[in-house]
Amino acid sequence: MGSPYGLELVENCLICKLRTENFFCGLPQGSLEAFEHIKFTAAYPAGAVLFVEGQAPRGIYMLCKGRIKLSTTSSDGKTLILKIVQPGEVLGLHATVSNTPYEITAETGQPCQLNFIKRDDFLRFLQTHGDACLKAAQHLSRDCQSAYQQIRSLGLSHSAPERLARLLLEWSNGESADEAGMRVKVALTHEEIAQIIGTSRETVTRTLADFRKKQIAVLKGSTLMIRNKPALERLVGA
Amino acid sequence: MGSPYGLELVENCLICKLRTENFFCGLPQGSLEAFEHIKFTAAYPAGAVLFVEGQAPRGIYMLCKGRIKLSTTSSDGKTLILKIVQPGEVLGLHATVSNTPYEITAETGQPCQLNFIKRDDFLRFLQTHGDACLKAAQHLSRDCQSAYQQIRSLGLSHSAPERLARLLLEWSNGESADEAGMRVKVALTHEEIAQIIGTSRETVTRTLADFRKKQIAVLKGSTLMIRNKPALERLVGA
DNA sequence: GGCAGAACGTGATATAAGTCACATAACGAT
DNA sequence: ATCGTTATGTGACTTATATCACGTTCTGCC
Repeated sequence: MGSPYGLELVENCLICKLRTENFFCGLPQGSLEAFEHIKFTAAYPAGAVLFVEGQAPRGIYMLCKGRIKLSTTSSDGKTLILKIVQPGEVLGLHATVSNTPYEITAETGQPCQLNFIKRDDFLRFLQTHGDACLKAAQHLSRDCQSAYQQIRSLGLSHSAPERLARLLLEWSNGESADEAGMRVKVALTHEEIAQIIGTSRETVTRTLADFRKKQIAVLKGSTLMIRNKPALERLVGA
Repeated sequence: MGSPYGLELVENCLICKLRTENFFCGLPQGSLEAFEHIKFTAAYPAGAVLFVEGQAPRGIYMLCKGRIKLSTTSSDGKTLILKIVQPGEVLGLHATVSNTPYEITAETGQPCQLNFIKRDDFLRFLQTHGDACLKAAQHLSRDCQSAYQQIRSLGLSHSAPERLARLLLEWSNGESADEAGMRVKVALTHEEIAQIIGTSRETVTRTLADFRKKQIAVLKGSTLMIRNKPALERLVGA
């Protein structure tokens, strides 16, 4: 077997090194074996579209490696990014569980390894494995939470700088700081940031320039340096 | 036993007439009996607060009768309404399942009958009753969906009239029309509508006045008359 | 190394809608 | 009926930010 798109595929979940407790596939032995039997492993290149909003759900995808962008688009072409999916997370869970069309679009941002499970197989799996079902519920509740967070950001904030500050803080969450500030890797363009906080690309550029001038935060290439976290916190009104 | 707050309490889920298939408690006999054993039934007056954002989850509430307003408030006092909960729905499910603080506030809008289940009891119940766990997952996925819908409304629409039109259409969804248009009952003030679509009270008043003038829709008291649905659909860009 | 295509930076302008400030209307209790 | 309270209606003003338009810089690719 080759290594498609520069990825070394891990075919067997039972011996997979990528897994951690937080992964959806972080299941006890018995359930994991059942999972292993119904899943299909595949690799995708950057820019691949896994599913599009409006499609009937075929099943769920579990992200082993890579990043995936979840978005939704209005009839006039404006796009809003809902979330950047990290390894260990599941895509298409709500659509599959409730058998309603995917309401979001999933697109790989870089080469990814994924496990796919067909809807029928997955539902049977949940029915027969209580621990997996509970895990699915936890997963869904995390999705809800991040959705609520975004609703708060979009609905309750008064300005674009406030929303941007909130996003930067969210990113910096859990990162360590040195004397110069905290460093976070972000591989997003201003355009994409704008689509996350629901504003225009120009506003993001201008606001970032403002943050830089005020020594609050600097986004250079794909590294974000947060120099003055308290200032950001004041901006979000915390 | 009396009838607190003008409600006739139904104590026994097994013979409850309020239940339907879609209710969370619409469970097969075996699971329903287990549910019956761990639940506490209670009545609340209008305006009661069941839980507040930030509190540690005590457990879940199932709404039997009445309406409950879910909202979140920013540090400067601005409020956003996430949803009006209908009978049969469960509150506090994400917080309970993932053991994170409630991120929203729940307040009764009228006298309500609720079932409460303690967190421990509920988790045990889910673990031992696969069908209930799946139902919980479906419930959570519905919550996600409505959250995504609200994100779309807040993030992708260009104007307040557009968001209001979207909300009116959502309300009118599934109602029947006569020659004068469709009639929908809504028990919300302009202020509350503003808090749903994330705008100011004045803007709602002005926009509704505009809709009235253009013969698109009229909100009089608690009855909404939709006179020109296609016009609303044009406004949301459908 | 040079070129195309993205991504970023920045000014000028228009406008939707927030905010303040009141007037009027509806409603509920005594 | 009368009052207090809450809801609705409307004008005037201000401002954040979307939008357009363009120049500049970066980045991958032949």
